[in-house]
Amino acid sequence: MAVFRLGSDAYGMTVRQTVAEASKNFTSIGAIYTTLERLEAKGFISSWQGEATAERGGRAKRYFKIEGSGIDALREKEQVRQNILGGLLGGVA
Amino acid sequence: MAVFRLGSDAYGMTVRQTVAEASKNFTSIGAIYTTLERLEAKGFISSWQGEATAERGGRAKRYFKIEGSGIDALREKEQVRQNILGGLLGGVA
DNA sequence: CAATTTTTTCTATTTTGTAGAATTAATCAT
DNA sequence: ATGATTAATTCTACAAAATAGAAAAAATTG
Repeated sequence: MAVFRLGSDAYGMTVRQTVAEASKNFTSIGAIYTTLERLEAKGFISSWQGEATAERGGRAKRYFKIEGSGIDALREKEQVRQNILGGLLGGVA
Repeated sequence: MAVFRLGSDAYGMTVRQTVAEASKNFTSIGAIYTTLERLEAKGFISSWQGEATAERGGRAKRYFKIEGSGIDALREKEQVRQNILGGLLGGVA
């Protein structure tokens, strides 16, 4: 979800930040990367090396982007939720 | 989700059916029960033995019901999704 | 080139997911 | 009342995913 949301600025650290902000739940950096790797292995996302020109030093970024099948998977997941819960949980808050 | 949705008719077999219909995904009966047991161990759901009076023979049912913390967990999960995706996926289909 | 910084990799463990055979407990028919 | 049938749950074992945190890598800066 975070890779999708982040668009062209998705890489390990921003994904971690997005997840942390959205979930109030500490997530280790290792957890983020292994998940990204598994999603890539399944073809849901893809990655490539960013250029080395960073502003302040530090290793080059590895960018991620969601693939069509990844979007399909998100849609399907949402569909299942909708099928079971519908509006039962209360669409408000 | 299925236990919540099924209300007073939630037990192993109906949960399985609900999941199967909602997800077009085969799920073994063993998978259903171990999941129910783990959710109960966490206090998200609770269970009790149904009366023995079935209509057609067969073992008595073990009913499940969602607890407050289970509903909270569902809400929180939905909140995370909303925080990250919002309407990005397209609320239509 | 050493210090610093940003980011990714690696390794190991716990938790979840999954399947399917076996078992249990009930009713029905003879 | 007992064997057949039925509906449901338990049990056992393995595969996959989640998680953490230390280590390593690769870049810039003084």
